[in-house]
Order: sequence, then structure tokens, then C-alpha cells
Amino acid sequence: MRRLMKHSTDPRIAMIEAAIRNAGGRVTASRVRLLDLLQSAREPLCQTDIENLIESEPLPAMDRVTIYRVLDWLTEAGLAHKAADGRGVFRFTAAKPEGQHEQHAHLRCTGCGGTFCLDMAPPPRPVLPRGFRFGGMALDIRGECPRCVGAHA
Amino acid sequence: MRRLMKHSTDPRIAMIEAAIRNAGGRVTASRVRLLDLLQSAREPLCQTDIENLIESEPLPAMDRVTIYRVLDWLTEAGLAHKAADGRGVFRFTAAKPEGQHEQHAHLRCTGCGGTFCLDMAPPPRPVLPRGFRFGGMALDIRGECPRCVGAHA
DNA sequence: TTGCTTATGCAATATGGTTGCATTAAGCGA
DNA sequence: TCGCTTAATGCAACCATATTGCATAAGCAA
Ligand SMILES: [Mn+2]
Ligand SMILES: [Mn+2]
Ligand SMILES: [Zn+2]
Ligand SMILES: [Zn+2]
Repeated sequence: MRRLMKHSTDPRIAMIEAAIRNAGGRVTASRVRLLDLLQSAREPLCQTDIENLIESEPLPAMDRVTIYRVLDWLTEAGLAHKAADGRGVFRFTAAKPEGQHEQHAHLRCTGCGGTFCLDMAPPPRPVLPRGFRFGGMALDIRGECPRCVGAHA
Repeated sequence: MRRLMKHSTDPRIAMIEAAIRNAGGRVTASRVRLLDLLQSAREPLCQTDIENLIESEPLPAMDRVTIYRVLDWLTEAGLAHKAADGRGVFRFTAAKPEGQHEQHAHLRCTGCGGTFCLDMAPPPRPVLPRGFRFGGMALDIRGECPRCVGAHA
């Protein structure tokens, strides 16, 4: 005779639950957990990052496929963004509350593979040839992080 | 008793051979053929594009792995550029003769998956946080091409 | 022309991502 | 609160893209 918790008492989680419900989906443990994870991440995460984080948590495991499906659902629902990184791997970030048009730039270190968020003004929206429709953009910067620059000094 | 042709009579090919030799590599049929192919392509090509093009040519086939290896060698040698597209697949372009810093933008159609080169001024080189080293960048624009915009009118 | 070394072919493997289908559980109406 | 319906999950199989190991072939310098 388990009581199911319909709304979390933690306001962060309550917000997440509301966002999911608002997007027209069922509020499941997996969705809440992954969106929470993305929101507290300091950099875009890929499937394996997430799998590892999930495994390290003292909570029930999640199937690999479920992670993919939840991430894709969050993306479809507009709660997350999905973009291929320089290595051709998809990375996910939590969508910002609307406003920051998710156009902020990332630097990908060619040494260690790390991704770093850059606080730079997004480039202006490009003028496309006639007939094209704009759908968003991402500035992908390659380079080396301080640690890797130092490594081969 | 076959005589090997050391230098092509075709000036385009001769240039390619010179570039390869100049990069410190052996001039092989595969390298010449693929660099030629990239140089005459109008858009970034991925492995499968290239495989198909190669197959359609009335020349000896090339192994899939060799294509990968040649493409990577060309990239290392600075004769080609390699970048993941929006779908997480690597696409290759011939390097420009030096000068155009290969920062020109691409639009990737979310409808048909096509890639379109845009003739727009590249965004200014970003100012990175202290310690980082700049290594190049690519502006990746998502949207829809005229045909796909029309398709769901 | 020979010999050393690099490039290639082929088979096996790795990685990242998807699909089909049976089972579970969220949410809703009774 | 209970059961029903439908969406979400787990599991196994699969697929696409890319890489590795090793034996063989070919470039090219001497
Ligand atoms: Mn970021
Ligand atoms: Mn892949
Ligand atoms: Zn680094
Ligand atoms: Zn299109």
C-alpha cells in the first residue's frame, strides 16, 4: 500500500514536473531525473556521460535505450537541446526558460575532448538565400583548453 | 614491364600530386583520387557519399577502410577539413589554398538532410578566456531548404 | 633494381544509436 | 479507491559509422 507522490515538495523538482506535464507528457521518474541532471550539468552531456552519472547514483538503474528515448523526448518537447559535437556525438543541454535563444557558443578542446561554454555574444542571425527557413544555429569553436595547452609546452 | 607515371600531364592532378608530396606523403592513386573528388565537390561529403561516387566511377574500387584512412590522412596533412554535421556524421571538404580560413558557414536542412554552403561573412574570431588556444570554428545553421519548405506548405 | 617503409585490403571489432515487442505504470474516469 | 487505457520502459536484436590488427602490395630512395 504505497502512496504515490504526485507533486514533489522540492521546488526545483516540482518545476521540472510541471514543465513535463505542461509539455503534454507523463511525469515519470526517468524524465524528471534526466531533466534534473541536465539542468544541473555545467556542460553539454552525451549519452555515456549520462549513463555514468546515473550508474554512480544510489538510485535504480535506467536502461540505455530509455535514456536515449527520454533525451529525445525532452528534445522534442523543447525542454532540452540536442547537437552533435566535434567528434560526431550528440550532446544534450537543458533548454533555458525561453529568451536565451540557446545560441551560446561552445569550445571543444581538441586535446582532451572537453566542452567549454563560452560567455560570448552569439553571432547575429544570418541572412539566408531566398526560400530558406532559419531554424537555429550553433557556433562550434575548436581549440585547446589551458590544461592541454600546458601539456605540450 | 609497366612504366609508372610519376607526374600527371593534367595540371589539376599534377597540383594535387605536388600537394601530397609536399605534405610529406607518398603519392598514391587513392589519395590523388579522393583529393580530386573533394576538390570538385560542391558540398561537404561524408564517407558514404564518397563510397557511392567511387563505386560509380569506372575505376578500380577502393576499400571502405582505405577511404577512411585516406580522408584522415588528408585532414592531418591539412589538405582537407573534417567536421561533424548535424546528424553526427563526419563530412570532408578540400582545404582552400590558404587564406580563406575555412570558416564559411553551412546550412543543414532538417527536412532532407542536405548541406548547403552559405556565402556569408564568417563571424569574427571569438575572444577566448585566458589560457585557451583558438583552433578554428564552424558556424552550423539549421533550417529548411526551399524544396522542403515548399513540401509542407 | 633492390630493399625499406608506408599504404592498402580484408576481417574483426568498437561505438553510438535505433527498432520491435512484451511488460509496467501514469493518469483518468467510474 | 479501483480498474482501464494508453504511454513509457526494459530487453534483445539490430543497424550505421568508424576503428584496429595484421598480412600483402606498392612508393620511392639509394
Ligand atoms: Mn553550454
Ligand atoms: Mn556513430
Ligand atoms: Zn583540453
Ligand atoms: Zn531540404
